[in-house]
Amino acid sequence: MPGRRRSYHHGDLRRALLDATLSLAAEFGPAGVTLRQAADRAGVSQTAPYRHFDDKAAMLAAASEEGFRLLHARMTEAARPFAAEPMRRIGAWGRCYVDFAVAHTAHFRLMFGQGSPQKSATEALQAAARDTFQLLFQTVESGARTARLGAADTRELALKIWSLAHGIAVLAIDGQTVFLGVPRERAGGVAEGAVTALLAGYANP
Amino acid sequence: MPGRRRSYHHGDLRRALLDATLSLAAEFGPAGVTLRQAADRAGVSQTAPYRHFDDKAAMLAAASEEGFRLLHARMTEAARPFAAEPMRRIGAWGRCYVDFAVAHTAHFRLMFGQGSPQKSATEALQAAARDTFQLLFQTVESGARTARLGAADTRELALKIWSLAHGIAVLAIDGQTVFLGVPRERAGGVAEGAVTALLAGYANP
DNA sequence: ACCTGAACACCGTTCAAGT
DNA sequence: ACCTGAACACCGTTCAAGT
Repeated sequence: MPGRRRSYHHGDLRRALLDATLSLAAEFGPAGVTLRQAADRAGVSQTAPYRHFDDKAAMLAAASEEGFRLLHARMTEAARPFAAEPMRRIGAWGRCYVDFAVAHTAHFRLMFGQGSPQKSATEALQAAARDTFQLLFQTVESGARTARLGAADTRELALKIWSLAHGIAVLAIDGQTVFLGVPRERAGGVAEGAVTALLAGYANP
Repeated sequence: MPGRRRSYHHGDLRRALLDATLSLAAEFGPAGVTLRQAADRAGVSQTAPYRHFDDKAAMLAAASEEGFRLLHARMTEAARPFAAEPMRRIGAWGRCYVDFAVAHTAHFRLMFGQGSPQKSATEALQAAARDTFQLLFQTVESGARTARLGAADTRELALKIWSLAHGIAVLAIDGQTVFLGVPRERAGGVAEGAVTALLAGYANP
């Protein structure tokens, strides 16, 4: 009776390893993710992961990539209702970005917390990150055009908006906004307000 | 002839260990800092650091604390010329923050890159971080008062400004602003412009 | 006081071997 | 194809010992 017996093969070890990576990152931070412990949680030996990932860095990169694809999907959803209102669309995107960081902290940390020399960035990871940012860039560009914003350089404006949302996200998940009276759950709303204000600062009166 | 001979004691091992921590962080990122390698670079045995720090986390915390004190000093300097111009003072502070991150990347990474459970945060480290943020808060508060900004909550405005500068700093030192046409050296100027625009967005016309 | 050396449990990675 | 087990060099930390 095939399909019932405990197979010699795992089934979807790759998925199980990614799940273990995420849960370890959520518990101990990205630095606490261990190849051996991930394998242990997936119920295989220490060396089994090497069948699915070149090395530890590649496993972390795969989890990051997944995060970027998830964020990309969220951003697409969040922008849909505001196709005709560029300002609100960008504001909604800011809220979406921070909400994602708060809701998927492990993913978010893996995406951005790898330290400086992102030498081990997979091609696939780089592509996923690029896609995500390009979505923002397009949103800002079309928004700026429609709203006739006075910003000289659209790319620079996109960077500023990204930075604002990213900064709030980072500070929120580190709990550093709390003693300023802003709990995690409200961080997304703060981001929306801040992005809107920033855009207003560039809107010619 | 005391003072000339190679002493049994190191002299200032603590300082040497912090320097080694910084140089290792600059080379390999915060995750690449190793107690054993720091000791080796300081020319002592693997266990000598335990005379000066409780554990590895304490050594990293000491380096972080030093970073916060350095940033605090820079911010104080940067604000001085603009005592009478609150807007420009806050803008100068944003530039100063990002310039610090670019110039002292190792310090900056150690200050903010420790992952989520900052369980090992020393009292001294927490105090240094608090002091630094309070300087920002005071600057924003007095600036907002003088300029009669329309922001309802000054603390929230301070958070937004911090986030904006922090976001640009993080993205700049990760090299993620470059393909947007903003090299590291120009990131400080972009931050100043962005902070100014954000404030303008809150200024009632 | 300050530093050393051996020891322990852990880690990433490799390699020959098993099914 | 996919997984195991032993092995190697590295890590943080402890502890008895040296000056």
